Amino acid sequence: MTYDAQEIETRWQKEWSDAGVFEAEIDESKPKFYCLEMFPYPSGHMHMGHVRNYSIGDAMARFQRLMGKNVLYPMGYDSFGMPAENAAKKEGGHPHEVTHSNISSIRSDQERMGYSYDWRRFLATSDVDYYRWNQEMFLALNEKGLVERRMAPVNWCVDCDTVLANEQVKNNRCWRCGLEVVQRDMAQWFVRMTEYSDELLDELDNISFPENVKTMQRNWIGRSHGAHIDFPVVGSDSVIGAFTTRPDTIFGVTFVTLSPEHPLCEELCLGTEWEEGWRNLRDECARMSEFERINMLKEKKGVFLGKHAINPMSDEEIPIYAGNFVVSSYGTGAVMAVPGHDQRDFDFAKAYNLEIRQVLIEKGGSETSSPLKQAFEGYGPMVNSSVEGFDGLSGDEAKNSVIATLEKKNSGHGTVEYRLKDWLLSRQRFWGTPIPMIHCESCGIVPVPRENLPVELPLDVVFTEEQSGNPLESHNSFVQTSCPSCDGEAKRETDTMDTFYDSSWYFMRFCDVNNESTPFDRPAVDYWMGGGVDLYIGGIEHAVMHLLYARFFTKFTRDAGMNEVGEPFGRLVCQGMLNAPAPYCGDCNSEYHVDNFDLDCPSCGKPLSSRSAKMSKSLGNTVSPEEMISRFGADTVRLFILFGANPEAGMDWSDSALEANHRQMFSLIDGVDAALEFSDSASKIDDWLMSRLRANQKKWIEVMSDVSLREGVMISHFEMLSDWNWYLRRGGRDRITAMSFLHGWIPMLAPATPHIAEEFWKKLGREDLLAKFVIPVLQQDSNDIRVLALENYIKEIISSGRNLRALAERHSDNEITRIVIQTSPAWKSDLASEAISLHEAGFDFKEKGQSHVKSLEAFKDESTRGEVFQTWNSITIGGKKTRGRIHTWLEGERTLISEGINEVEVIKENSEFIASALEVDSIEVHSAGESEDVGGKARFAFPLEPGIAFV
RNA sequence: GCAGGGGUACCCGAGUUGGUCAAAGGGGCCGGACUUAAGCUCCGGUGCUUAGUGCUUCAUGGGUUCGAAUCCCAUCCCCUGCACCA
Repeated sequence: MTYDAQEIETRWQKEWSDAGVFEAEIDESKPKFYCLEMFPYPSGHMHMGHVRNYSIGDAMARFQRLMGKNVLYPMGYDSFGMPAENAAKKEGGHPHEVTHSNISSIRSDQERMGYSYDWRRFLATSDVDYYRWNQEMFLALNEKGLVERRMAPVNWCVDCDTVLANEQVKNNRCWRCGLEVVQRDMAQWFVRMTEYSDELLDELDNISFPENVKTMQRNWIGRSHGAHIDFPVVGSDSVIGAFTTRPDTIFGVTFVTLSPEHPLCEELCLGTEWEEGWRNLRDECARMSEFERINMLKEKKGVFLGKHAINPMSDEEIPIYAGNFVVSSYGTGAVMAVPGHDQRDFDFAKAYNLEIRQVLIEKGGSETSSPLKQAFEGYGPMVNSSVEGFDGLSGDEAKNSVIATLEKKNSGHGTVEYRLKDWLLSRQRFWGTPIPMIHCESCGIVPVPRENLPVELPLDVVFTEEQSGNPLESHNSFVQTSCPSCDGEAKRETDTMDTFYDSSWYFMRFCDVNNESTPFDRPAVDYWMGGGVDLYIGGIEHAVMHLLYARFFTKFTRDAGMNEVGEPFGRLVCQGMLNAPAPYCGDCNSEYHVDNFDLDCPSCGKPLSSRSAKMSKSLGNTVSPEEMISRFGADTVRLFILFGANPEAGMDWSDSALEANHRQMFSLIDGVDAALEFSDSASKIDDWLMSRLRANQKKWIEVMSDVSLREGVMISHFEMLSDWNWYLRRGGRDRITAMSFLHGWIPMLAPATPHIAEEFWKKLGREDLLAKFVIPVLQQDSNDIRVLALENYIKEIISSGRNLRALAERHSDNEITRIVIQTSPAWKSDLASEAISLHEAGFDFKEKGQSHVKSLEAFKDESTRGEVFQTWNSITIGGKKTRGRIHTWLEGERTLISEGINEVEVIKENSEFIASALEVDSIEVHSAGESEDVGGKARFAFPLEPGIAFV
């Protein structure tokens, strides 16, 4: 058959679509499987990263359908966001048009790949019938007290002209544009995600995310147990609250450090000689760039603020400093400094000549009188406590007893701090969900009543390149409104929502996507989301952003009674990076654009080598999916992607590997074609083929269920083809056998290469669609192990015969025309068989093994004693331990031996095939001792390893 | 610095409850058979050696063991994330 991938693929895509085979409905009679990929931002065309993501998902969706599951496999677009807005400004259009033309382009790319989405469930978050539910749920959040508008120092990105959530700042840079963020004080909308901090953290123990994702989330939430301690300021009513995880070091506090932005700083030093120093420090910290800050980290810098505070435990007066290393946003922005037991405080104390006091000693150690060389940060018994009753306590006991005392004195309490902050939701951008709130002069901030939703984005907005800020602000008919509560003049909120809000619940909308009265009906969500999304595939880059927001949102909707589950995702698979070669300089450790191949390093001038690097526009090492599809077809691209590496592993793009996979397609086609000319001519090898099918199907289902797609494809597209070719070589030509084999095999080709599989299916004469087919799971036959082992025995004889033939030719002057095979002597087979049954019965060979065989004739004969041991079990020969053969036999081989296989008969039955495979005219076969030993080769014979001599 | 994951032959990659491991499978490369031809199929080679063996190998160095890619300890290197978080 000629292989016209374009024709075959588009034809079947149309048939599938016409038949609606991928449309899923609730069906309580079937187990469900919700297969989901992180939906894309529609930026023009599909790139290879998408192809990998969706090829994995589609293979799993198709596999689960074959296994009889009711599969929900939807696709949508995360279509709000800045790129569309920027494109609109550049081209003078409206983001709505830009977005929709991008969506249709990427959708047609996806369709061309043959992904089996239920397109009726299509959604785009920028469509009003999606984002109106964002608004409705925002009102619900508000009613639950989870929305808050407050002034806060926020991360501002000048380039994007908007604020960013903490999760969206990476290395002090905007996650999207890479520009450094600056701090601004602004009134902003927050979602109080921190209400769920504990559950978000604790539930990580019960969900099956990859370990690195869990770790990232744990670090991000950053729960620390400790104490809040109040340090009253001497001569003032003010109190400095400090958070510490180490209340057991309270007696070592020798000063207090505030962050330079701390509101008390000004109050403490205003109008004093210390004020100027503090202002300088604060300004310096505020304008520090990231680069400077990293350098500054090494140097602890601070100023005295002119006042003292009182340690509530010891009543000591200690100086108050402002220090550059204290972070204003964590804890209270104030630190009780314990230089003896905290390295940063130690460095600071050294720099400013402050007292360093040791109040803990190492367990079992003795009190040191000499000055500490560095802080001791471990745990140990308290010493030098200025109050009775603490010395000698250590660890949790010490902490608890300090906390108890503080609580009694009303000077502090045990508490928990989190690194996690509330979710800063508002954005000063146009292309997002309008926050449904109204500002009224007299009533304050009033939510838009539900019946007035949606608050729609106006379409009559003109975007120009010079424009800065949010065009909603100047859109009068949008802004001007009336107050829902007093009916007076009021203004709409012009901030829009972070787009991560859109993606925090889309997986629930997919369950009931066309619902026009609520975000989703509970029965639909409870059916599809039961146990969470069964398989969620996407990039690791969302480990703390999207995946954390979505988990929070699901907990909120659960508590609002909208759904049952509290964790949205069951199995999460983070696909690995897609790499391609890029020019690389080892000396400079940097990668360059592909234009630099064969050139010298632009920075050091040495010749560039090549190494594999993440596909990216900046390196220019991307590969266009469209080009690959048009050259090789979607099936080849899918096969390459799935076979190139397991989903989680990184994978290197390789043109030659892609071509090899294309050749594999031809091999498959040729293999299937061969079967169609068969007639009814049964032979022994038929049984073997069917046994292989059963064994392969079992293994395949096992690995595919575990998302080990590489292994799955290895079986379905490589091993089974090899089996098929072996069947043909062995003279298999039976139509009935071939038909049952192909009926078992072809469906297994469908997850990775669905189009060619469907084409094969039709060639079999099937009139139903393979896409609708459910695989009958085959029962293993009790004979399978024996049948497979016997064939393997023949393969082994041929394979060792081949190896030996080459050697024999070197040593023989005559032309080789025949071989003599001598099987193992009967006593070895008997002994082996006995050893196997004893081994299975748990016989202790080390203890009693030797005495057991000593009565054997072969043991008494010096020349065969070694062979006794080899056949028997592990034993010492010549001072060197060897293993008995029993340990190297597989299950099938042990079966053959215990059942007393007649090797001579088996070889005779197959002598013609063996002879042709080994290119000799004839084969003689004897059991050892039956005739003269040709060249003494029989002594190499063991059960299942006959001696072979070429003559 | 902290945390998580890694380092297996030319490359990718399996193997990690110790013995079935000179180490699956694939790719590449070299050579051969079949074929008008290839896109097929088949065979050989791809650490050194060899009538069926022996030697040296799984980042490095030690250790446990009759026996280690696999277990333990230390070291080096790579990736990812967080980072003065009190």
